[in-house]
Amino acid sequence: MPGSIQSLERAAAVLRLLAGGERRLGLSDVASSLGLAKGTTHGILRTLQQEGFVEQEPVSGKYQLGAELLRLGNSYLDVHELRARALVWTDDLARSSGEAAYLGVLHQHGVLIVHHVFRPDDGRQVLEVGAMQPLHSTALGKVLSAFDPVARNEVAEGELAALTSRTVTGADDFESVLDLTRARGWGSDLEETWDGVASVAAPVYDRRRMPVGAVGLTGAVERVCDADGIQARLVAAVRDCARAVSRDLGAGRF
Amino acid sequence: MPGSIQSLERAAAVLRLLAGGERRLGLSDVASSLGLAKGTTHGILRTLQQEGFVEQEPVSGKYQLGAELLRLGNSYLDVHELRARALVWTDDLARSSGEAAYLGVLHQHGVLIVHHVFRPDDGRQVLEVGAMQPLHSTALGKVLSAFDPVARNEVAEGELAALTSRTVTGADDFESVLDLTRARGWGSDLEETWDGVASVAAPVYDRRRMPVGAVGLTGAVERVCDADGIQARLVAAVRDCARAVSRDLGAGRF
DNA sequence: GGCGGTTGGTCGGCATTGTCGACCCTCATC
DNA sequence: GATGAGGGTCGACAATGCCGACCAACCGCC
Repeated sequence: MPGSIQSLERAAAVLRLLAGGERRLGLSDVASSLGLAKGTTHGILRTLQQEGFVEQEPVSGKYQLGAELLRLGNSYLDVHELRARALVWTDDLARSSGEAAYLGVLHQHGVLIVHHVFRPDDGRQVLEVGAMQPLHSTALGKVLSAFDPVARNEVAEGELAALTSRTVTGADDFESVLDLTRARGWGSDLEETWDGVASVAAPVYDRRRMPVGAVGLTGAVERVCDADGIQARLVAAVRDCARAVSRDLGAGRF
Repeated sequence: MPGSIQSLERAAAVLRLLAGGERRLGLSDVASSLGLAKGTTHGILRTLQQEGFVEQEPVSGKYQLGAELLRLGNSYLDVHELRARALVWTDDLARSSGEAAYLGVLHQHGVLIVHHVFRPDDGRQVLEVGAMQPLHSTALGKVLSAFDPVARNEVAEGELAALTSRTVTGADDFESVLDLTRARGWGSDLEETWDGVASVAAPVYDRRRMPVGAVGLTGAVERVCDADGIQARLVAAVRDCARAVSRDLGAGRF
């Protein structure tokens, strides 16, 4: 792969830095964090600001991400075929199951949520579209890791952080989890990511039968589980939904 | 303003082009649209792809926006102070009014929706966070135009497109609308943007008493209006909400 | 109130870096 | 199998963006 454009790589690093460091950052912070000269950093920030990717607090001079990113992120969703096809099916899934439904795709070292249907009861819920979830502990992540070789590599290279006391952190144990996931065709997460929260997910395939994402639902363990783990009716609903979306994408019948 | 970084400007233009042209674009399309050499364009696209801002369909070679934009756009929301403060108040607004609540800020030549609370009845609704609305025909836009000089300039430079038969398109007429908005402290939109839809909005101020955004609600004209226009109780609810958010931002009492 | 130590921001010389356009390769189409 | 259109590569050239020294404003501290 021939050389990439240096200034673009640096600009992307700036954006990622601003996205990571929760609060606003000053010019010098950015420059030193990236090991760049102040003048260089300023040029990048100035251009990014002009384009709307970065905003500057007038009073303090600190920088933060800009509104244009939100607009472009939204445009990304508009074009996203998988999401478009899944809209109606995930809606049904949430309605019939009574839980929140999610659609996720592999992105970098995690699962990027591209669609989220609120749990039907109207409690206060925050939209998680655009958020990332870990590959190794969530149902969506396990499904992607089990069926998508790229995700498999990603999770193998990273470390299996213990998020709760039930998170699977051993490499061999995790391998068995993936085998189980592949064998039964769906993945689960029993309080392995958040205490008291369980999730189920199943893979979505495109017209070439390649895994392109996962749909699932997440809810309080008291509602989602019974004595044997995830309730069978929820597993069936999730798998039906995944099949429906896959068929919609042209994967044909199973 | 000293020179900006050329390659960054071009990359931003590429992203905007991909965001605008609904469907995926090929390398040659992008190059010719921007008047760049193919080699140059390819370098930009390659780098953007490497950074996750652009994805390439493996089969056709066409390019589209990438997932990283969604993630960064979400991070933008996390940092957004106005939105954070407004979360709880807009929630109350939607609950008490029974309509969908919106929070918008000025971005380029329009209103960028940074928060959206669904109408409490659980019909199928699409989230509009990240979407843009026109300045001259929506309640949010009119409020921004009336109270924010920058927005005022933006709308004066653009043209007042007729979106419905009731859209105000004359420059003088629109000036009167802004005067009215300023005089009564809130803005409205009676089927000027979408047929059958009305909206109300009021300005939000920061600690220096500068207008930084607008909150409002939108709904079917049959529910939102009575014989005299927007129902007084909804106007009051919106203005209360705007005041509450402003106070939360440190604007002090009115 | 002077004074170091911040901070964001600017400028000009240098060579690195990105640009250009010709060229290649693959895949449909005819 | 010729043809054309599309994505992708390459290498020479010079325009471009990079660096580091330099300002100007601000803050807190003697």
